[in-house]
Amino acid sequence: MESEFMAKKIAEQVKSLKRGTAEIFSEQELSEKLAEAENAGKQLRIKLGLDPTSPDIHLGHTVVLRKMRQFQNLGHKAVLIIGDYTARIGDPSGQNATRPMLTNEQIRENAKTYFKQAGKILDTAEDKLEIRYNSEWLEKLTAMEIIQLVAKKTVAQMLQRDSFKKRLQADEDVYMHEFLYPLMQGYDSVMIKSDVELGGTDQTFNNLVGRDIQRAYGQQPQVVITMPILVGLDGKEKMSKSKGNYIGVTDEPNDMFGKVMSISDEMMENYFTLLTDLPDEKIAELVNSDKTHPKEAKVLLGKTIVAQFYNETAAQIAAAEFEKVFAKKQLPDEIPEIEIAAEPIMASKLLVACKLVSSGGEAKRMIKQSAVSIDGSKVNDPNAEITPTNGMIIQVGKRRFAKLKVVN
RNA sequence: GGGUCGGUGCCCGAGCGGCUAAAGGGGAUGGGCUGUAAACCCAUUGGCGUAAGCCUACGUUGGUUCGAAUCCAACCCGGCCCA
Repeated sequence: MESEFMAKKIAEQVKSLKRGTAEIFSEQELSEKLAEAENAGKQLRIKLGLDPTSPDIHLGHTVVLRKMRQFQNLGHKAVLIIGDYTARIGDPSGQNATRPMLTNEQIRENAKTYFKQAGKILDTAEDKLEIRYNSEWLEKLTAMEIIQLVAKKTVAQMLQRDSFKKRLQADEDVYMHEFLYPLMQGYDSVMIKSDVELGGTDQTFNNLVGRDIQRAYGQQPQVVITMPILVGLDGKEKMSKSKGNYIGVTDEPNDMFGKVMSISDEMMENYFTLLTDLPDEKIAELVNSDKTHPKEAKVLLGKTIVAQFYNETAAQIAAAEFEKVFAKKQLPDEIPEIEIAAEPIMASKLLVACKLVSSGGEAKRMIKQSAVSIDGSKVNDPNAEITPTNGMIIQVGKRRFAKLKVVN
């Protein structure tokens, strides 16, 4: 009777952990590990490797972090590994390599920022979170030990990796040391006795190598769970800071909400699945335009996401503000105030002074395209003399505002 | 090491002595339509200047020319072929 109850419980856990994942290697092993932990009253150790070169996290990173949180909620332990040592090698998955070398302080600094932001998603309780730097063990390896590690895999096995294969076929360089990267990550798994490793689908190869390495060192191989890569705001490329198509976890609520509203309808399902906890059936209803108006669904998506990083109230306010400014075309509640002298000033220069545009040329262009209004009326002459008054509102396009404050 | 082709604006890519701030496309931005969706249409897309105009820009540095992204030399970087 009791074991039947257990089986059911584990099946439920697997089902919920499976939600949103790309692949699990393997589901069978996962349920075994879960059952074992349950029986022994032990925590599973869930590994996540971090790249300490970019501390700011965006919603793309949160996909994996959210999965980690799920494990924590089931009582397991998140083990975050800062790849401070591996970062010095250079990551081969970064297509065009050349990552900057970081000093130890920079790495610690970045890690600090990272944890502060990741803490919005992870449970930071001491028994649920462990943080390790991989230099702790990698630094100590002797040449002999490294050779022994490298000897665990064959060249053919390493060439399974897509990015290696493609680059070789394209006659591009593949450096010897790049082979070391997955092996060392695998060694990390051995050192922390990882039970499960999480990662994006771009890490599949590396994480699977971890399984082989663990076996080679006499450990039970970790389960590898990969999460889909979140598409960026442009709907094409993966979300990344450098491409500017991201929503940062530290973005202001209004910004965050607005960015969500700008995604295309087709992307909603993906975002709902990967960024919220709504059940699949509910999501299916939301993205069915016969049942729910797409805008309504998107508003819900925006609110849900904002509420995750701030709170329900902030989400409501952001949504209301959005309606006000974009749907009803009224002024936002908060407009940055710019101090300016009382003398008359040419319209184009005024825009530059308010930092609404980046150059005089752009200012003139905007004015000619009738994108500019002052106190609600369009300005069409870039050379028009404007006499600043207190509280004068300057607007460029739909979303750039400034309020003047006259000073002498 | 030898040969050969190439490095142009945010990206791709044309230009190959003056008419070139540099075709075309992508992207981005603004306007229209709308739900800050998609699709579509129009426009803009180096800086300064009210303007005339000036300055900066075609890998780097020099040179030839009244005049160079365009010709020459050296150098740096990348592709391909041979060794």
